Amino acid sequence: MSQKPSTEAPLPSFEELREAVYEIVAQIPKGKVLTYGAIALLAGYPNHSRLVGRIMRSAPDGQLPCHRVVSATGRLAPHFPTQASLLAAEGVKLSPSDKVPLKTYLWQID
DNA sequence: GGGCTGACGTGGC
DNA sequence: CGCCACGCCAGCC
Repeated sequence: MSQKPSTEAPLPSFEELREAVYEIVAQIPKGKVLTYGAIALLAGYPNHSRLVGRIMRSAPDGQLPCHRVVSATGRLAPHFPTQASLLAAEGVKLSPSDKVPLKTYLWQID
């Protein structure tokens, strides 16, 4: 009782989100990319793209293809100069403005 | 405990 | 197409 019947969604803890993000990012096919917002949504955290970004910043690079994660505008992550190289190695060509053409490389789940 | 920061997203100009 | 303002939330000083 006393449980207010509000529309609050039972969002998992930040730790749960971290694991969910790792799972999702690890499933991104080579040559494709995903946006922070999309990952947050798939993880069950709508509109929490920033949290995903914070997690990626602390994410273990080398085991996780974090270079396949870009912003909704196709912008690459700051302080991550090797991201462009890693993407290029997978066949992802950037726009003249250093942005990823999501129209072509965004991972669309079949 | 309070305020600023930041691997974001969207809308407006 | 680019820049700015607002909303969002956890982490850091």
